[in-house]
Amino acid sequence: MSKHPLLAGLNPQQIAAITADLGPALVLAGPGSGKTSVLTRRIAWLIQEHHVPHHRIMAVTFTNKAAGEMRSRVEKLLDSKLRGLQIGTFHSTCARFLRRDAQILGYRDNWVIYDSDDSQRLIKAIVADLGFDSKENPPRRINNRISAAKNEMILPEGYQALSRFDERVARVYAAYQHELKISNAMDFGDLLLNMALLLKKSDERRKDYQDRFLAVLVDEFQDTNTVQYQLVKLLSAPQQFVFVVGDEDQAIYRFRGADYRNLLRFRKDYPEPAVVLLEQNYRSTQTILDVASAVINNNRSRTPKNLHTSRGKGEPIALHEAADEQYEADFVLEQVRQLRESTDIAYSDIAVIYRTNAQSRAFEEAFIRARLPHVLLSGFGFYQRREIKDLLAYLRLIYNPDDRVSFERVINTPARGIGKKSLGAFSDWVASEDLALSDALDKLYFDEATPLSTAVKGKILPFVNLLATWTEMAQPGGLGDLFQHIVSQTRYDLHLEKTSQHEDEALDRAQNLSEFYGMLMKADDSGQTLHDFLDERTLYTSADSLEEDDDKVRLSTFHSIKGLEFPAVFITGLEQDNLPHRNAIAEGKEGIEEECRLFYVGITRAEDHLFLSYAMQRRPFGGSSINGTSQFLADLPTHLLDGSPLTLAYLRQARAVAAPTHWEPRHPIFERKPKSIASGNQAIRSQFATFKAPQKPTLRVGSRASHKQFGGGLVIGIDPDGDIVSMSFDEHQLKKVFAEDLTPLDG
DNA sequence: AATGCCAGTGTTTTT
DNA sequence: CACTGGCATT
Repeated sequence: MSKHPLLAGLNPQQIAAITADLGPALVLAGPGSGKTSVLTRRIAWLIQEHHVPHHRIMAVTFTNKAAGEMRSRVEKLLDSKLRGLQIGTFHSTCARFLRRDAQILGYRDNWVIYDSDDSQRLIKAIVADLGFDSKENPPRRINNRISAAKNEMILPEGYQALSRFDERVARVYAAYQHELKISNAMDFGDLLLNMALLLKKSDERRKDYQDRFLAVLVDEFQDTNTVQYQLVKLLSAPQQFVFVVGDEDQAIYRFRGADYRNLLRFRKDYPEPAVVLLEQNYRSTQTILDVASAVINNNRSRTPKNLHTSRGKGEPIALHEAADEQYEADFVLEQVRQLRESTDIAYSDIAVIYRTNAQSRAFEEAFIRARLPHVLLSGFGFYQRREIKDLLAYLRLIYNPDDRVSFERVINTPARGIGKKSLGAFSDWVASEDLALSDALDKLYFDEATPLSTAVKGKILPFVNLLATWTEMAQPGGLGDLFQHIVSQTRYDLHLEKTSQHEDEALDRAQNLSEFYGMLMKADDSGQTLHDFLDERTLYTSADSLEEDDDKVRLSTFHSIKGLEFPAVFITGLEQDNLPHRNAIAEGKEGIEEECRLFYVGITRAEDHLFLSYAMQRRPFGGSSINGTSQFLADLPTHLLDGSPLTLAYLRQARAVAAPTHWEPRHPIFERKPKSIASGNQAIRSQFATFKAPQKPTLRVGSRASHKQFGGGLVIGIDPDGDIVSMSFDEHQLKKVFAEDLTPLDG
């Protein structure tokens, strides 16, 4: 059967995965093990061999870019266009489904998506409306709580408040959802949550989706959170032809509620899944792999793996100590030059990876000075700029006149003499009658009786009239024109000049606007409507649209580099408190283990050349800080490193001195028997048959229990199986945890 | 209502 | 250092 063209050149494990029977399948794929090939060929296999129509397949990837790539690879394999094949991120997929079905949940068709900035603004306004002090109740923190709750599928009604702060969060959460609904808007969390609610609420719709999608495939399964896991479960029932790929060692989205133990839950929730382990690495040299293994082996919460490569030893890993971040940038610059001279590596073959977005600055400045082409894969994008957000708010308000956040953003930008007082009077009236914004504006427009003073009316009415004319002229293909009208009728150009500090700044911002205009024209050319444009800009990041052949060095965080590979990789900022980040250290072992995985993800991006660097001194704001080297450096085998003798001697010593890490061993996902991997699906399946179900303690809702890591808390919910328990912790957020990690407390 | 100045504060990571 | 928010002035 290995003669089948779809299986050509693949190893037995990969073939086992691709040809697994229809039914649940779990692929544990180490880095560089060809999992993208497996996923694309699995889709092609389903279509060709199992005759699953392509429009009845749904695949979920981590970025929109990966989705696009996957689609084109499958199309190439089958040599046909597959328009109905549903591939996208969880968010874009849900957005797409909800575009059709959101009315069932009470939204009007022109609902919009709020990004995190929009959510934060709304929360801030609500905190003020409720009379809470914004210092004691930072909107950002509340926002985090609310999105954590949404990830755990906890609705405002179910939000258990045990502390005073939580009580306020609960009230803000309820008001926030109300405002979102009235504004006809969903935030990122709502996209997932609403989709799950829809599937639970409407038997008819659930059946529709379940009937349509015979097969569901999920990439990066270790980074799914509760609501995503539930979505997969709901969509893949009842036939359960669900194929998931993941690697617990690459789980890096804990902060978003992701739990790599979903890999474990999968094994319990789906009957007898096929299990395949991909350990053969096709990407990196043995040296790079050895370093990666040395790093990740320090994590206890994992299944040991035996990554191996048929590639040669390769060159040693370069380790560089820089005096500060500028010298570090210079080091990277110099090495890039040398690589370009001595190898045929292109700029786009090189990645520079760092922990925090702020670190990109030193590199950007150095690259600009040296005129080296480079591009940022992550960071504060174009759309975050004030002038762009302003214009977007105008467009969004035209599309959805109920959008409170956009309205409040532009009602007095440029200044129209509508300050706190006037807006306050208006908002109070709207709130007191619980009006939708568009209804309130209509009442003004048609001069109906309102309790507003003539002064306030007189100020707002001209804006309402403008809005009405724009709404009338908004039509397909007219986005560019619309933009021009808005700018000229609001005199936004004058506003830019007035609010800029220097001429340079005004010029810069004007340039941004014309760039934005260009994008709208482009949208017009490709036939996009206002809603296409708005959806796309919220759900797509700049990295998604980056062309493969754009010959520029990639600058990126560890998170955004995931899934990619490069002949040459620089991992920078290897200082304690940076990697691991200080906040992660404060979270304890789980936090540090996740940082370790970040490092691992970074290392395993490299094919041939790997450079590690740290800076003795870094200047976060005005001051300066002296940092120690990252604790992870002590895990590196020094004989694989190439660095100054002094540095290496220091590391050797650090390694000898380092206290053995007695981290609590958690249950590995599968107990491995110490024999070598047999080939073929059946053999592997039996190999993992030793999996033991952990013991469940007896818990009941309302009782108290103590968690290994999070401490004491109140049991607020238990899954039907009794495996998963919702806990409201005294010292932590609401979380869902595994029952076996809890000890019941009496009283 | 708009502007301007000062103090304080903060930075993980992303859809 | 930058950016925000609060406060005083115009």
